[in-house]
Amino acid sequence: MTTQSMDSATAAVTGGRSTQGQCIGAMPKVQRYRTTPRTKVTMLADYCRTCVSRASCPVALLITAKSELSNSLLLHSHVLKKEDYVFYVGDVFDALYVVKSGSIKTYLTSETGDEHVVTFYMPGDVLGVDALGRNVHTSSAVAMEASGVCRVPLAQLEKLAEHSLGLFFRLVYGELTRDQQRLLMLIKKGAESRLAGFLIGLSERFEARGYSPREFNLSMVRQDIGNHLGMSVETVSRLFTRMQKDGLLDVDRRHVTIRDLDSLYKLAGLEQARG
Amino acid sequence: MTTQSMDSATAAVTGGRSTQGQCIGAMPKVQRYRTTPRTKVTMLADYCRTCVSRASCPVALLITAKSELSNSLLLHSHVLKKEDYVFYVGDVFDALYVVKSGSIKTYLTSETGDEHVVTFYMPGDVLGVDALGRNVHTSSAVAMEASGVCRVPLAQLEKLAEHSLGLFFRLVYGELTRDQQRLLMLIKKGAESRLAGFLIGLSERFEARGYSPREFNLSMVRQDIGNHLGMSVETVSRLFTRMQKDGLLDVDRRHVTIRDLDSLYKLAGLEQARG
DNA sequence: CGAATCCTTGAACACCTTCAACAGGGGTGG
DNA sequence: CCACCCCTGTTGAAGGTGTTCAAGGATTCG
Repeated sequence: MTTQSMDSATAAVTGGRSTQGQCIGAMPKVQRYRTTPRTKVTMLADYCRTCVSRASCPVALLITAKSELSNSLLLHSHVLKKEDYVFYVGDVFDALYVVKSGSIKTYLTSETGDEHVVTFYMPGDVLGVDALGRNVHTSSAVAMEASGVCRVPLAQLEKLAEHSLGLFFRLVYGELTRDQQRLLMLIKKGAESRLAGFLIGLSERFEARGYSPREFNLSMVRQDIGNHLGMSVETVSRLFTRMQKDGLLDVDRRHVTIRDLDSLYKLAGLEQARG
Repeated sequence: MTTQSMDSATAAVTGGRSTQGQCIGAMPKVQRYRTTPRTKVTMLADYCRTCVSRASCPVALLITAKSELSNSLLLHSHVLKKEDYVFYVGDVFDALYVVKSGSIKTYLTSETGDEHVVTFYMPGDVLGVDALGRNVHTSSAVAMEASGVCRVPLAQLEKLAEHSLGLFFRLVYGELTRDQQRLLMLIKKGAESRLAGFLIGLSERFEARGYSPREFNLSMVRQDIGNHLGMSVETVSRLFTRMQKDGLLDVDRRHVTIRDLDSLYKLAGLEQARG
């Protein structure tokens, strides 16, 4: 198992159909920034414990650990087409979502209208944490490819909270730490280090999910990478070319093969966790 | 009341003495990045409800609202000299701290040793939230001037959590949102917009605390501003000069007088909240 | 096959950094 | 009290990094 993308898992939950640009969450309550059509997507009854990404999903782990939860909690899967929205900024918060397959990105929309890609979510990641403190989402979440998510409604969430308050703190804390680390990186490092750090982050997340840390497919376009890392598409492209020249990695469109992980870590100014 | 700094409030809690470079928190458990001497600082028994910054302190507000809490919770004030630490990165988490007077900064230390100033805390702000999800602090907190903080130990914290879980989410969420907003700003805007945004942020926070939003003293040096905003000291200095030339504000060392708040908002690419 | 999107590459330019020098203030010690 | 020193802040000049503008190639999809 060397080459793979998260796409492979998608087939497992595909079964319902949905049309382009749909949204799972509640209907809009405040100003919209996007005008993608929104309707309810097909729902697929499913227990969380059948989740393919269970091993790296904190919610699934908690449910599995507590037998009283695993029998009482009925969660539903949703099938998303590319470009479908999970929620929009301003939506009332009524559920968290666990990514089961595919990949989701969230972005902020500033007052001046420009967007910033905040996070890329992989299977096992929990989506919607941004709204925990208030009751509206502060970011929008959209599928970058055909994806599946598992909806954890507010009511079920409260059931979970009774059993493990720490879960929520870990979730929110995880986002907080990640943001702060990225902030540090964006401020202190040059573009090449930032891209190297980004690739390493992906690599480690793939590895944590049982995939190869050295060969994977990017689920996002150059535009999103640049936006996320605060650089232009052209710079992303040039850096990939330079890194390839330097023998750090091979890039063919979305397909990345890391040749020299050590140097990549060094370039990012990070320490390698592995022995 | 036009000109003031947070210093004025400091006198209210000064009464104990402490020597340079002390730290309130627990003794170090992991690697230290700083070698400032650490001993317990003088403690000043005090009820939170006597806090000068109570109006803008979520903890104080909660305690005041719940009569059963206001009688059972005994919190202690700590007096910090300039450069005293509240906690170090790696310290075990055993309390949150509410800033009562003065000003505190927190910074991250990266693997390569360089530091990044994450947040400047004013009276009423809650410190130490970074450790809520784990049990160690991920940042260090140091007083930028003589300051007073109110310690809220873990045990008391749990008492508070029973009454209002939302409090914690608001706290953590606040940090999350602020970080994300700053991230967006750092990535999308140029240096001048970033500095303008920073000043507006300060202005709004001063105003929320009953001080003039147009005239205040910076509690941090240029170095810290630059570090926080991801630019060099020289750039900060040059931008202040330029803004002064453009009639946006007057700067005399730490003293800032905003002349044209509207233009400053425009420069930052923000919308003015006021009518 | 054409259209649209994505990606790459080149050249000029803008922004910010770095290096260097200096001015002013505040604190300390003689 | 004054001289000194260190820290903070300012300003100038040169240089680098990344952006913008422009054009062309590659891939996908209807």
